Amino acid sequence: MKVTLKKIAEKSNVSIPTVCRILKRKKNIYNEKELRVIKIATSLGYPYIEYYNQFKSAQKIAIILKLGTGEFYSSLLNGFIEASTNTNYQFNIISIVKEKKPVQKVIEIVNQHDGACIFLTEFKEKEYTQIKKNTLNKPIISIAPIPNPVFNTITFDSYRGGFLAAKFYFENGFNNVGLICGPNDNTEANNRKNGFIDFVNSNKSMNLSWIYNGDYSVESGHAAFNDLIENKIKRINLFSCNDAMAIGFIKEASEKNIKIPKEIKITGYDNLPICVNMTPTLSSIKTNYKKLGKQVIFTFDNLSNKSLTESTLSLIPVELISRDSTKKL
Amino acid sequence: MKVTLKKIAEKSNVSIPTVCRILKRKKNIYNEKELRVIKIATSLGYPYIEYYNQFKSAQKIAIILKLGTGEFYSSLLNGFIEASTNTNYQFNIISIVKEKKPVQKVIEIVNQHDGACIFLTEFKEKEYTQIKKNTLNKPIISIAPIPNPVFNTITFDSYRGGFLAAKFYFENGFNNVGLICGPNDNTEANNRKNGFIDFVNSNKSMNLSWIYNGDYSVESGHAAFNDLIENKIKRINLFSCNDAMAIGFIKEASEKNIKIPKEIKITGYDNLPICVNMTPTLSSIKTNYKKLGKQVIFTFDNLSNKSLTESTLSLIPVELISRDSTKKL
DNA sequence: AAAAAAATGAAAAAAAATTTCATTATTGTG
DNA sequence: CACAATAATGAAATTTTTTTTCATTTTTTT
Repeated sequence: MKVTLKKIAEKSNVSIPTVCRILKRKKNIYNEKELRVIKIATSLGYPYIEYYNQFKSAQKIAIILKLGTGEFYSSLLNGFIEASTNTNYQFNIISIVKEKKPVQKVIEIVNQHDGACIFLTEFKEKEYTQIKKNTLNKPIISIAPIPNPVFNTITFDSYRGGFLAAKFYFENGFNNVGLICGPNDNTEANNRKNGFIDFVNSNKSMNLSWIYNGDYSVESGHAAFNDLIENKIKRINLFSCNDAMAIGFIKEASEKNIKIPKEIKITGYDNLPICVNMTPTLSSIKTNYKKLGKQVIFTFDNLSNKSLTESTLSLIPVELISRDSTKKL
Repeated sequence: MKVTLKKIAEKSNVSIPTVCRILKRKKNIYNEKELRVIKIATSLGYPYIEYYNQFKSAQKIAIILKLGTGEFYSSLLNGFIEASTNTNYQFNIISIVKEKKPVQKVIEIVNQHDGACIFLTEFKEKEYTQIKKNTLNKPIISIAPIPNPVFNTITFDSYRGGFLAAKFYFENGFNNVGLICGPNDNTEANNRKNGFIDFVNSNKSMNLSWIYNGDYSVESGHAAFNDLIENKIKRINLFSCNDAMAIGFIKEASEKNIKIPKEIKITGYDNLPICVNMTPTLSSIKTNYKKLGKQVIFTFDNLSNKSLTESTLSLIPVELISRDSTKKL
């Protein structure tokens, strides 16, 4: 049922014209009666209330992801928030976990914002297409890569990250290498892996002697170490597809008294703040989330100006930060 | 200027009755023309569009905080998100940093949500009062303690946390203790400190021989260690008011070859996931954020049912998780 | 206490939304 | 392909809602 001035007037014990005047007049200071009427109008859901216009400002963009524990999420979100300061955009972070109808939920969220930035690695072309169809013309950017992007996608050049890790080992003469992969249905994790493998395969002097299929968790880092030991592999230079697995690996190695970087070298991926607070400090591929956020904002600006129909894929460069865990001894 | 059906009709090249019918009829499937009209109506800001009603569901609660890097924020937010699954609440996380008018911004955010949960340690009574005045009757909960709460406040029993840390040292005969404090304008950090100090002072056998004023950062953990060494203090049992400072302390100690827990024992606060992945594993005060989130949701339920005017203070219990960093050798 | 200013609500006017109904377009059926 | 049935459309009429006018009451100022 539509909310009318009549209903508000009845509830607030003033006449309709008075309600009308209170709701449509812009003022700096509202007295008690005015606030009471505004309150009633708000609670009933009346849409034309000038009072709230004084608050309307920034473009509200939803960042939709599946939040977890660990530094990764803080770093990601913090980069975005930093990128949004002093811009006309306000990021609202919304996590969807264990949602029965995640696609429906995303559609709902997008429709309640001015745009959205989606980071849901389990979504594929089908889900994105459904979202596109049901969200009218809201600007949407994905920051999780999929093989055939439906939306503009801005993500890190993961392939280059893996490539750089392998290149570093090659240039330092660490030719016997190994790999701890992430979840194999995760496009980004696969890109990291492929960059590493492709570099190794293109250099005859290098030798990929061990691969472990992890799942990005610290625990799979423990398991990776134990698998390595079971296979009696001693001197190897590893690329872990994220920092969490590298942290798990190092923890387990330190307990079993295997020296890093003396016996095993390892490079992580994400360059989490903890990298510099570990012993040894962890070499890692640095992904600058503020840069990513800035690019996202830049793209939003362009999307709202023109209506681009093609979904481009932008890759933000990454860099290798070399620390003690890959030190030449 | 108010948006009318007439304007929408003009823009979309159909008659007013057609626009009326498209916007007010609830349907499961919308054809292309209908979506075009809805799109135009949306972009103009017309308020009565049935299409969007299919998406309206959960209560939207803003979690307003000052996001930073580090595991603490992921753990906090993740606990809240977990607590909200399968409830009628959807948490939108909004970070305000470097905002010129933070109070005004908070008011704006609160007015665009169905309620808010504020975690801004720099806000005091004055700021909260201003927010209360300008946000009509939206339910608001604070999760940052201040001496004289304006809103319902739900927070961890920080005093008890510090108390438990001291009690643990006492019960294990570790009577020479020291303290690394957090920012001294932060009520929660002060509570942690006071709990520790009060227990120590009430036990004649205990001796508080060193206090360092940190600021919750990893770097101040480094500085704390160096201060301890400068003061030539050797065997001491420390309580760090958060994990980050303890992590910094341990990193510095490991570089300077001071053995933990042999020479120095240390307890952190927050029980971040990294605690179990460090060497040595870090003893810490566990704060269960899911529990906190559940209590917040419970309070929202009560706030919307009755209109409580008093602002109660609920303290969620904490517990000490003892690990290698305080092991008896 | 009187004058000026502001606020109020009944009634009128204007504007906007909705329904009616005749016409047109589309779909289904033999 | 013709023809009936159904659905969609917009002009006009009707209803509903909002806004303005204006006389009266209340509040503020002097």
